[in-house]
Parts: sequence; structure tokens; C-alpha cells
Amino acid sequence: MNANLNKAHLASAAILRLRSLVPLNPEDLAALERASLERCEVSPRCELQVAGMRIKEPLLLLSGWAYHAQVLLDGRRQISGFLLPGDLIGNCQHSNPAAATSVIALTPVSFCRAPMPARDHATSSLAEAYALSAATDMHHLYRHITRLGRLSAFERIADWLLEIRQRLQACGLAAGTEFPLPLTQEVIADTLGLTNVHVNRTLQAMRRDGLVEIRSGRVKILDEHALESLVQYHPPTVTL
Amino acid sequence: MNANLNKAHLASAAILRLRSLVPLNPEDLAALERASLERCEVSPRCELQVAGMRIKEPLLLLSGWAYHAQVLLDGRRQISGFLLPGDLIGNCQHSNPAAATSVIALTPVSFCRAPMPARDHATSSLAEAYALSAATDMHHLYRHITRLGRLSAFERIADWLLEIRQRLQACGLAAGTEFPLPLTQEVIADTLGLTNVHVNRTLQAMRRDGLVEIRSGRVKILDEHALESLVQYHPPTVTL
DNA sequence: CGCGTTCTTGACTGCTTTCAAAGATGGTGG
DNA sequence: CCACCATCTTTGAAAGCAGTCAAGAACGCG
Repeated sequence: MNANLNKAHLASAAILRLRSLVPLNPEDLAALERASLERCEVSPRCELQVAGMRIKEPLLLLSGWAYHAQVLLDGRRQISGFLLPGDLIGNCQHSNPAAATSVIALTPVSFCRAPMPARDHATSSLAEAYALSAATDMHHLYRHITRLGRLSAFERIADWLLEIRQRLQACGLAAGTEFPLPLTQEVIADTLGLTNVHVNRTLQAMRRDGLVEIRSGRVKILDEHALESLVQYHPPTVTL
Repeated sequence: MNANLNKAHLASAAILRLRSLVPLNPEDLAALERASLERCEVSPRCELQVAGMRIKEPLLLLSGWAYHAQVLLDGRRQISGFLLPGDLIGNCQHSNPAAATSVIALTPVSFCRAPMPARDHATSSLAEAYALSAATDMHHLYRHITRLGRLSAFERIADWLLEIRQRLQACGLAAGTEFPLPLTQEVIADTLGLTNVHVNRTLQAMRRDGLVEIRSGRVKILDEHALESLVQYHPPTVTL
């Protein structure tokens, strides 16, 4: 009993994040709690999803960080996004296509099977949450493409830090302007299409400019406004 | 009647592409033919979807090229992908989230409403096709991220040309090694995170090397093998 | 305390951008 | 049919951002 309560507590970040997408009705909340009791715990470097393999069933990340990665023959690696508590792994509209990327645990990770929404989609808040999660994943992918294609190293890091912070806030893991960032500079480099050396130098520049504090896995945003002003998306212009 | 036959013919590329994803049963084929009769024709630069606006219903591209774009405040533009006949616009698992990108016609484009799959998803080949279309869209996005983050200009263009060619083949618009490419070098640049000047120089290098022929909107792949060998994704290594 | 990983620094190289201007191309109207 | 214009492509020279290579410092863990 005590163990179960503890486990439920560990799932709270994931549930918090899903609830930030859409209010969940009591049945769906209960289904989530139930599913989270049958969790898997894995260590860093464990491959939760293998690129090219068929996706069996969607998983729900309960705690820890993971990332999407593609690796080229010569060893170059691209990390295309991170998975945080409440994110879904292999959340495709059933069918079972081959996974485009590998999903790899970055920290100790716990996950469970994502509970299936009720047959009647209309009344399932869970189906809605999954759909919205997929939609926000798409937003992040598009934003990442713009980041890689059109932003300077400085801008990339700034924009990316803000995205990570916003996502951590959604699952209650960011306290104000401060949040954990359990990544090496090499991982950041492989995410942002840079080298670890250049990430290091750019981070130093950001520190010098008084924009952020970064040390040993923690980040503190000092000048939020300056960071945001570095990258702003154009308000859509109706042309039709 | 003749007009309808002609219209049906124009939809063939889109239908061909959808059938390449999954065999379509007769009812779904009929639904597609029917939907394609009520088409819209728009000119280049027309905005089919506006970033930030809510998506109403999915559309099906019947003919022409369009692209996903994000524009920054200072005018920098990132094209995150192209839409070809048979591609869906706003193909999210219902709900109506805000569009992450604008979708803009590049050539004269015709599209129609994407017919809704039958309620009973299990027997609907259309639902399967849409799901697979969404999955391949995801693949393309991930591949594009890797392209932008980790490939050189030369490799980016090579890899991207091969992707475009493969997609055009799926809708019957590529004849062997040759296919249309109705894009300016500036559009290619905004797609691949380069400048138009550098795209121009890199294309010249590819011509010099005897890899491709590119002129006035047409491409001919001369040395397919060499292009493919430039970029190869790592076969997944099972680590679990 | 020792070792491996990660971070930091320096010097040098080079891919890509920038800026500018000269050709080529294609469509339009006279 | 050709002149004209806008758009697109091509070219050159110079500057800069980011990469590469290498080595030393700091950190964290057992």
C-alpha cells in the first residue's frame, strides 16, 4: 500500500503534464494511476524504441529524460527531441509503422503502457490528451527544424532552453526560472547541430551576457526577456 | 461527364500515392473520386493553412506543390517540408489544434476535402492510409532534422533530392531518374538551411561531379549510387 | 585517492555567408 | 517579333561563424 502510494507519486509529473493538455475525467485519471503501477524502470542508455522496428503499443514516460536519435553510418548523431514525463513513446494512430528514430534513456527512466482510451472516443479525455500530445510533438519538431535551419548557435541554445523550460513547467519540474538539465554539452551539441566545443563557448558567452546560469545539470534563466527577444516567430499573415 | 473524367484523371496522382501506402477498398476509392470532384484550385503563394489558426478539417492535395513554412520576425524563412499530390494538410487525429506552420502553394494547386473514413475504423482502408501518411510525414520530419543538423550542404542536397524523387515516384510523377522540380534555388536554400548562393555553388559542384543534371525545373539523377552513398542511416543496434 | 568522463582553452582551418554586380531566363505588351 | 522588365542564376572577393585537433583542468564516482 505504501509502495503503491509512492509509485503514484512518481507518476504525478506525467499526469500533471497530460492534464495541462486537457482536463482528464476521473475514469481516465484512474486508468492512468492504474497503468502507472505496472511500470518499468530502465537505466541510462537503454533503448526504449529501436529505429526501424515496428511499434507495438504506445508507452507513457513517467519519470526521467529520454531522447529521439538517429545515427549515421560514420557515427554522426542527431538528437531530434527529448521526452519528458507525460510524453508518449510511439504515439501513432494505431497501425504499426516502423519507428523513425530510436528512443534512448538519458537518465534513469520509468515508463508504463499508455492506457487505451475508451472505445467511445467522443467522451474519452484520454484520446483527446493523446491527440494533443501528438500535436504538440509536431509543433516541437517544426520548431526544431526552424532552429536548426535558420538560427545561429547562440539563438539555437536560447530558443531551445526556453522550450525545455516550458515543457518542464508543464510537468511541474521547473521551479520558477530554475530547472534541471541533466545533459552533457555533447548531447546538447548533437541536439542543436553543433559541436561540443562550440556549445561550450556559446554557453560561456551567454553566461558573460548575464542571460543564464548553467552548472552541473541545473539551469537558471536570468534574463528571460532577452532570451525570448532573440527568437520570435512571425505572426501569420493571412493571404488567402 | 467529360469534365468529370478529366477531373478524375487529375486526381490520379493523389490516389496513386495513397494506394502506395495501403491497398484501398472500392468504397474508399469511390469516396476519394467523389471528393476530388469538388476541388479547389489556387494560385502560387496562396496560403492553404495559416500558422496559429485552428485546423478545421483535413484537406487532400490533388495536384501541384505546396510547402510548410515558418517565418521569423526578421524575415528569415524556414521551409520544413513539401506537400505533393496525395499528401494531407492538417491531418491530425481530430481535435482542432493550432497549425504549427503555414502551408503555402508553390505552383498552381488543386485540393479537396479529405473524405472522412467510415466510422468503423477497423474496416476502413482510408483510415489506415491517413495513419500511414501521418507516419511517413513524421519520418520525413525526423530525416529533415538530421539533414539540417548533421549533413554538409552537399550531403543535404543529395539526400533531399533522393527523398523528393522517391515521393514523386510514389505518385507517378517521376519517370525513371528524371523528375520535375519547380523550385527556385532560394526555395531550396530555405528548405535546407543554406543561402541561395551556396545552393547554386553546391549544385554546380554536383553537376561537375556528374551526379545530377538540373535545369529549368527538371532534375535527372545521373549517379544514383554515389548520391545514396553520401548519406546512410545507421542500422539500429539493439541495446535493450 | 585515482580514474574516467566532462568541461575548458587555444590555435588553426574551412565551410558557408555576405555583399555586390553581372548574366540568363521567361513572360508581357507594344 | 522584339524590346523590356522582373525574377532567377551565376560569379567574385572578403568576412565570419563554426569545426577540428589537441591538451590541460575540473568534476564526479567508486
